[in-house]
Amino acid sequence: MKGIARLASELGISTGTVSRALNDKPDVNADTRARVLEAAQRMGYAPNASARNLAKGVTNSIGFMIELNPETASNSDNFFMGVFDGVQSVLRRHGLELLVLPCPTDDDPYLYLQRFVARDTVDAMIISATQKIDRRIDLLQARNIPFVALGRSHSGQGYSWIDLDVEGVVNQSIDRLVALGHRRIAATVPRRGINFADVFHITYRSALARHGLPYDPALVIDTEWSEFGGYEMTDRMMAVPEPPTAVVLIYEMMALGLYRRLTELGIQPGRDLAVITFRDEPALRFLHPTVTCFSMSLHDLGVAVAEAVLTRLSDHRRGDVTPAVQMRWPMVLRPGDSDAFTLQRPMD
Amino acid sequence: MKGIARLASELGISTGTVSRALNDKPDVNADTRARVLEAAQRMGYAPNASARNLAKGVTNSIGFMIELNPETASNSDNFFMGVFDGVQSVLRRHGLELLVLPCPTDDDPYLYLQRFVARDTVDAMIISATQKIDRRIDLLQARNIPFVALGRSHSGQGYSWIDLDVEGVVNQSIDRLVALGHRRIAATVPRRGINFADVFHITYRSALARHGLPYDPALVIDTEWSEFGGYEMTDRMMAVPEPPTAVVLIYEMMALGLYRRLTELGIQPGRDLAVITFRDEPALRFLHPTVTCFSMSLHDLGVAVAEAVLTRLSDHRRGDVTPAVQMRWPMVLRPGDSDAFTLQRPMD
DNA sequence: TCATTGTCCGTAAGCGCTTACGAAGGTATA
DNA sequence: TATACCTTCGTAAGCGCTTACGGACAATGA
Repeated sequence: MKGIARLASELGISTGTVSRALNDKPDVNADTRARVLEAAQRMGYAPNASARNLAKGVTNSIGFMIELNPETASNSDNFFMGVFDGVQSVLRRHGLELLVLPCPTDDDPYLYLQRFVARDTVDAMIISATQKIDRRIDLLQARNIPFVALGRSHSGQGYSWIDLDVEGVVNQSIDRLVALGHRRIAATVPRRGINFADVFHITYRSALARHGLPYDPALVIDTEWSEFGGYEMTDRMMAVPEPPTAVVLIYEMMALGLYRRLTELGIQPGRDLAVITFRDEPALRFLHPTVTCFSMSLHDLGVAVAEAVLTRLSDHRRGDVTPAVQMRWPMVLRPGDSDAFTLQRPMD
Repeated sequence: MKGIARLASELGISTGTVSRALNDKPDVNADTRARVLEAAQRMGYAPNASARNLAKGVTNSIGFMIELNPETASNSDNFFMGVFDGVQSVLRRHGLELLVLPCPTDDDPYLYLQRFVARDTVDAMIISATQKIDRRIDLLQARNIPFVALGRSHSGQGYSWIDLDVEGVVNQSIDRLVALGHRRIAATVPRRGINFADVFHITYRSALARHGLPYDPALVIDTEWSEFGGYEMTDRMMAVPEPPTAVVLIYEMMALGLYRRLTELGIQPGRDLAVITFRDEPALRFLHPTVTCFSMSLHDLGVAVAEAVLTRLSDHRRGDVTPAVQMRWPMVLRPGDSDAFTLQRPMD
């Protein structure tokens, strides 16, 4: 005999009563409940998850799908660790478990996700690294699974998403650089289906237009989403007939490689080329000169995502619908020295 | 009607047959099987995970517990992303799912783990960030759950573990530095219960002794496991009466902060102070001078861990026991320039 | 033709838990 | 004392799936 039945026989009561005691149901004597709890504690009992899920029709867990493939993942890795912590802090208060589902590099994200939702492994999902066309969103909507996307997509509509405020960051970056006198501003825009990169590009273009600056495709650099990408792109970028005096990096760690190559070329970042990166990262605070970037609280972002998914979940259970959460997560400018020196240098 | 029953009635056969067809059991007509598979595909059917788990007594998933708390986590985050990928690549071939369980910063790892194992959420576990005294190991052994630890511990015995070859790395580092003429070699050893740091310290001490060098507690620097830690420690380290000419960093990203502060102090890394870090990291390849460190294949490490846990699991199911896997994962020296300049500088 | 062997499939009993439903007993009300 | 109501608990029917077990039928051998 095992599980709840063992507890029941130990105490000489029925399994139903044990279950009710364990689940804080009202119709159980306070004394009995205490005895059950004590015995459960003593015997190291915990309800079998599968049995409970099957009986209740819920799993009490929500999945968070991430990409292992650096080609499609659009964030450096400890980005998620921070977010997980925020997510957990709210899920825990609701007795929900967080299951992180890492999609392997050589697996199709759509099929990977399908395995979990079709089998009812989770009650709701959080997906990340959204593509411009992302069938996962169609899948989740078709199956009527509550979810929230960490990122936007052209697929589906009316779903909840929270995305970094790409527009805000790019606009602020360009405004700032233009105010410093820059007119030749490069930007890194890796092609790929990542929606994030698309918005980045569009905003870059419109920001230039807003300032009456021409859009020069030669200043739009396509490179790998890594430190090496930053290194590799440098020569190409500086070889443009009329080279840029500033660059906005979509992926922060590119700054490492960029700095390195600039130094090798005798170009000093900050003085000869202004550098702004999209996101903050501890490493960038220790480069010389420190990098101007944008930061945010990963924990708070996680909290917001968790709250959004909880809303979707309870809506789903109650059967009614509140409007989807659709927000751009604000990021605040964190000035470094990588674009400060240029202030003192008259631009022509 | 839902699930398998819906399929069965659609096809006019019994649920038992459907189940057998879906599970590749031998006693089902090839034609029937094909019809079932077709219908399942067409109707988007996938077996309910809870029901299946309950009936079979297995979950077909293994958990990988990681620490979100940077105080106890002994690796940078993208370390795990690489490992996950390796783990998945072997688990998938066995039809097993990987569930990553991130222990929140403010949660007790022991209790967190207990929730999952007591409820039979997973068939086996991989734990990481092992402490010198780690009750999780006692828990898993007491409950007879197959597991492998990514790291060693003083708790328990006879269990499977794979740990980075700390001894090898430290010994090679010291040997190399001594060969370059260094006699004052500092090391970072954050206190805390992390077993990793302990082994690091012990090996450092014995390596010095092997070379007949005195152990000077003033050269054992206690600092935070971060870029900032590297920055913050620098002044203290260089203020020692007879300052070190080399330092071995237990956490690679400390190099960023260290470089920065050294530069501010007018000390040139590589020429005035040799630097070696424990592990590899893309960022370090782009510092100037590039950092000498040790590297390995994270993917292969993941594969090894997965194979070890599979062995434990099948042993557990067959009821017999093969010897535990207990290995130190080899890391290979990746020479940079951070300790090369010193070669050309006569040491006294 | 009868017995034997195989193939294929339906039946039903679980897996461990939850949860209506109703029964038993106690308490309050009149 | 009879009635109504409340508290507490046992009973049993599921949740969706797996899997012994055995039955029906066809194929085979004598």
